[in-house]
Order: sequence, then structure tokens, then C-alpha cells
Amino acid sequence: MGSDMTTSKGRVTIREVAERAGVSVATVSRVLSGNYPVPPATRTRVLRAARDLDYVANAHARALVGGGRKMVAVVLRQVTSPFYAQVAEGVEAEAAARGWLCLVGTTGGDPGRELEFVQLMREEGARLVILVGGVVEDDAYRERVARYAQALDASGARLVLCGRPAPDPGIPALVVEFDNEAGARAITGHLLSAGHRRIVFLGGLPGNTALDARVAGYRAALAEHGLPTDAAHVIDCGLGRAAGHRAMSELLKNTREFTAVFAGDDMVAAGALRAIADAGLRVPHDISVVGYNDIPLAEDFNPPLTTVRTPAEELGRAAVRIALRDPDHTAGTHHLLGTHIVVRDSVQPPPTDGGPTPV
Amino acid sequence: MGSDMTTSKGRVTIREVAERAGVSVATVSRVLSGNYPVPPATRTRVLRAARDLDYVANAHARALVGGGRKMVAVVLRQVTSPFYAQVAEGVEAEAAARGWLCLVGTTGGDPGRELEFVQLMREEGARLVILVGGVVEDDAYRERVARYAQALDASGARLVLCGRPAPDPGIPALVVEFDNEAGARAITGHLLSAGHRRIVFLGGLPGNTALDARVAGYRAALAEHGLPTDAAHVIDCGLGRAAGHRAMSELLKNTREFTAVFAGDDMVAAGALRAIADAGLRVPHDISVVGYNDIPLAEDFNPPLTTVRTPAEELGRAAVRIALRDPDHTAGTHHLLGTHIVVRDSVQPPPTDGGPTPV
DNA sequence: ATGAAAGCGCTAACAA
DNA sequence: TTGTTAGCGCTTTCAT
Repeated sequence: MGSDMTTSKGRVTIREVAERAGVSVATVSRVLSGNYPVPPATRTRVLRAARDLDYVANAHARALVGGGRKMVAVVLRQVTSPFYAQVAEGVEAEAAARGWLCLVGTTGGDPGRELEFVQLMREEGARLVILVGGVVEDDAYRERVARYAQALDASGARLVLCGRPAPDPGIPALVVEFDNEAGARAITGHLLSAGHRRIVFLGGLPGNTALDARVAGYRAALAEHGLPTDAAHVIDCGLGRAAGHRAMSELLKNTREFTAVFAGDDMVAAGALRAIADAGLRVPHDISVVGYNDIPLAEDFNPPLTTVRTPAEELGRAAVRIALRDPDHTAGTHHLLGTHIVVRDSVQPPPTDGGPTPV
Repeated sequence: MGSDMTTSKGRVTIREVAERAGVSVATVSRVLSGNYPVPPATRTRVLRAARDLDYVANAHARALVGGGRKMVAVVLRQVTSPFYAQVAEGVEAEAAARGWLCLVGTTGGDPGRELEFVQLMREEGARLVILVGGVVEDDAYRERVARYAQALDASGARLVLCGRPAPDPGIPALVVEFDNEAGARAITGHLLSAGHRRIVFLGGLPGNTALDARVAGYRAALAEHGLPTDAAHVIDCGLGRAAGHRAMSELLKNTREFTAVFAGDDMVAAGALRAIADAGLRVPHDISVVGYNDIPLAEDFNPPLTTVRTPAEELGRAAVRIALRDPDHTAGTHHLLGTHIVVRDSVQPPPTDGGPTPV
């Protein structure tokens, strides 16, 4: 590395490159931007100087004057959730393919941090902000999101809501999500077709739009099969493996008035499976279990889990694709992505004796 | 929202806030920065104006003149790998706790994209760049990393290598990793203690430093137990569930001269378990299996997987903690994090008849 | 207590 | 073909 003493304090600037190449900063800028005719001779000199000095342009200065780098920000609860991670990967992939930079922020489910992060993204000049995951939709939420949307829109950025509803169709935000109700109805139907009549929904999260929709689908399927309304049995234990485990253990301790479990998502299913095994029962022999999302390892559960496949990566891709395609912020546009059942080994007809039996 | 017509083109600037508050931009800056005495009266006026206009400072302009936001960048293969995701979460958490912004970039394993991303982070002015995950350590790698380190260092930034070696102790980079060899030796010892003598290592990746270290630990344990060198049987199928599944199927088709499998990581183990089950054999009755990393769902495999716990989130936290603590770029500093075995149900003594038997 | 003005590193007119 | 110059939005002396 041909190192001068020019590099004494911090980063190399365009001026130093210019000096070394014996040209003006304008020329260097032109060469580096590549959108302006420059004779090969000087071009080479400049390039050499830049390489020798290991120069990289200051993105902030660039952003200040010109467009700046296109940047998309994804905000999610946590990256360690397989489902969210896949969505993030989808966004990242689609963004990278277009030469956009992708920033991932996590909130741990705290609306305060979400707000903070969106603010931050406004400061950084993100052109596209994607909020991922279901939320409880109360007045505070509606107001908050309306503010995001307005503010982002005012500075020419776009807001996409992934798997959460728009607070109001008039707001400048795109919505992309799965048809949770349809998916839930389908998999409940699958259980019903196998002969189950007493199915508990494990993992309700009242107020959470995604879960509420699944519960709605579950109830709808029950109704379609002519079951009375009180056949529905929803346990609002929330999401996560631990919650599923705890709730299932509790449930098995009290009553066994059910032959199948519809878990709110695959992590809940994992916890439930473990709890069932701990109780000395077998899946699907004694109890059938289904999940939601088809995370990559659902196939490796014991037994392999029958679940609803929600193409998470595609959700992420779709979010950026749609946002970038659609030229005017077609307010209130709502995109629903389809899902389908993946049948594996966690469902079979209920035990004939009418209830689960100890092994 | 008290909206003026000031907001016509793009973002609200500090000047508009100044006008609305009837003060100079300097005063606004002082109020917003909060590091300068300002009389409460004007302070309130400015704050009100800023809120009315929904003003957010331009981070790029700020970065240009002063410190700019502290930013740490994590580079990894993919976020959908549970292990990497946890490392990223650790980095994110530790960074957020200090008010730093965290950027996640993925490379898909392509050194070219890694280089590109590091370059990008230099442009954006990241103060800390963390490269995560093992790599093949060839001359190209060494040269590339040396360049990163030098360049980053020249602009006052820091480089941390997580789970990959420093190309040369003189380079200004920190290394934080697990003691792969010790972990592998321990779990191999666990298998040997159970009575296994013919153990295959599934998931070698020659050149990959992390895997090579595990293979070394495996060999060391074998040697310690007085087994001949040729007792080692390493299958270089690489990582990932698919690879593990394929390689294991192949292996079962040909020979069964082994009673236990040491999978290079838990995803490989997942694939192997599936392949073994597909072949009509049972774990651990016919074959014992162990993994590496203890990903969150390892407990839900069939059977629950005995594996080596590598506290991934702690690795991420440690990376930023150490990098931020240590004031001079203590070149070549090497930090080793400990691991331990998590015993579950995938290991038992080998079948007494001397080999696996069909069910 | 507050304003005016000088840049931060870069790009894009405008000159030469 | 290349150089000069005026900002981009902000912070920070230096005056007032």
C-alpha cells in the first residue's frame, strides 16, 4: 500500500485523492461516479490514486448532496424467531438484488423502541420502512402508525405493514400479509376431517391481529361443520415455546376433554409437543397437534409437524417488490398472500375410546 | 398537526424550524443538542416548532460535521441460521444498550459480497465491524481480512472476527470465538465414555477453521482413549440440514461400521436424524447422535439432541463489549469462550451385538 | 443569550 | 477536457 502521510487524521477524503492524482476534486468525483465522460488517461491516474490511498467515499456527504444510498429498514420483534428471520431474509435478498442497503432493527415487542427506531430511520433517510409482525391494535397503535405514515410520506419515504393492519385505509401505507383466517380455517378443517370434534386452540393473544384472525378462522371452520359455538376452546397463553409448554401442561393436568390441539404457531406447537410427551401421552396416537408457519425445523419435531405453510421469505420479498413497484403510495392497498397445509405425521383420527389414554 | 406550507419539498430542515420559532438555526441546534445552556422560554418555543413541523435532524448532515451516530455492523452468512441469528441478536442487544445503531448484512457465504459489505460500512462510517462465522482460511482470505483491518483501522474503526481466526497476530483486529476443539473433544469423550468406538464425524468442511477445529478435537479425543489414528472417520459433506441428510443416507446405504455420529452442527444432526429414521433405524437404540451449538429447537428433535452448548448470544455481546472496552486496538487479542455439553436423549451405549440392527 | 459565518466531504452547475 | 464554485443540513467557534 503506497501510504502517504496524508492519512494522518481519520478518513481519506476526495481532496487527497485529487492532490495525489494531480487533478481537481471535480475530476475525481466524475471518475468515481462514472456518469461523465473522462479521458482514459486521467481516469487511470485517478483510479490508481484512489486505490493507493484506499479511498472510500463518505456516504454521508454523498447523501447530503445527492440522492444518497437507497436504504430499506425492517423492524421486527426479534431475529431469533425463525419466522421473522425468514421475512428479514426475504427483504434483505430483494433489497440487495436492487442494490439497496438493508437495515434490520429489533424491538423486543416494545412499541417504544419501535417508535424510536422508525424515528431513527427517518433521520438516516430510509426510503422504505417495513414493520413486520402482528400487534395489538388499540388506539395508541393506530395513532402511532398514522404518525409514522404521515411523517414518512412527507419526506418521500414509504411505509409497509407486514402482517399487521392499516389503521385506516386513508393512510399512506401498504399492507402485505397472509390470509390468516383462511389458513386457520383450512387446517382446522383438516383436523375436523380426521374426525376430531374437540379441538383446543393454544396460543391466543387477544388484540393481536394475526392471532385473532387465526382464532376467527378456527371458529369459522367449527361453525361450518355444524358444531355449536361453545365447541371452541381458546387458550390465551400467547406465543413462544415456553408459553406453549406451560399452557399445555396446565391443560393436561385439568381436563382431557379434547383430542386435538391447534397451536397458534410452530413454536407453541414445539412446547405443546414436549408437554404432551412429558405427560406420557403420544402424538398423534392420543392427541393430534397442528401448528402454524411451517418453520424450517417443523419437519424435525417429534413427530414431524402438520402445519400451515406461510412463505415467510416471500412475504419479505413481496413487501419490497410491491412498495417499489407501485409508483404512487396507493393508500390502503392491501395484499393478501396465500398459504397451504403441509401434512406430516402429527395428525390422525382421534382414539376410538373417546379420549386420550395413558401409554 | 399544525402544518405550514414550508414542507413542500421533502424533509423539514433546521432552517424551517428556526423560522417558525423566530430564532436562528444556531439556537435551534443548541436546543436540540441539549449540550448548551438555553433559556427555558426560547427552548420551549423551539421545541414546539420542531414538534409542530415533525422535524427530525438529518443524520447525514450531522455525521458530516460532528460525531455522527455510533454504528456497528454485523456481517454473517444468513440470518435464518439459528446460530447466526442468535449471535446477531447478541450484538444488537449490546449495541442498543449503549445507544448504538446496529446494521446486519448477509453474504450468503460469498466472499465477494462480504468485501462489498465491509466497503459499504466504511462508507457509512461504521465504528465497529463484526465478521461472524467460520471461513476457509486461504491466502485470499488472509489478504482480504488484512486489508479490511488496515483500512478500518486507518479510519478509526475496529474489526472483530467472531469465530474465525486472525490472519496474522500483527493485524489490528480482535478475535472472539468458542473453543471448538475443546468442545469437540468433550463431546467425543462423552460418546467414548458411553462405550462407542466407531464414531463418524459428519459435516467436515476442509479449510473451514471452525469445522477443522472440531475435527481436531474429535481426533484428539480418539487418540486420548488409545484408539488408532485410522479410527477417525470424517465425512466432508459440509454444513446444513440437506447436506447432513444426504450424507447420512449415503453412509447408511454402504457401510454400517459405526455406532455413533458426531454431527458438525445441529442442523446437520437434524438431517442425519431424519435419514436414520428413514432407514428404519432408531436413535439412540441403534445409533447415537450428537450435534453442535445447541440451537433453541435441538430439544425438540426426535429424540432430543445431546449437543455442545455454544452461548451464541453471549458471543455477540462479548464481541461488542470487548471491542468497545479495550481502548487501543490491542492487536491480535484473542478471546476464547467456553462451551459445555448438554445431555439429552440421543446417546446411549452401542448395541451389544456389535452393530446397528434393523427395527 | 443569540446570531453570523465557517466549514464537514461531496456533487453539479457553470466557466474556461 | 478540466477547474472553480456554490451549496446540501448541520454544528460550532467567534462575535455581539
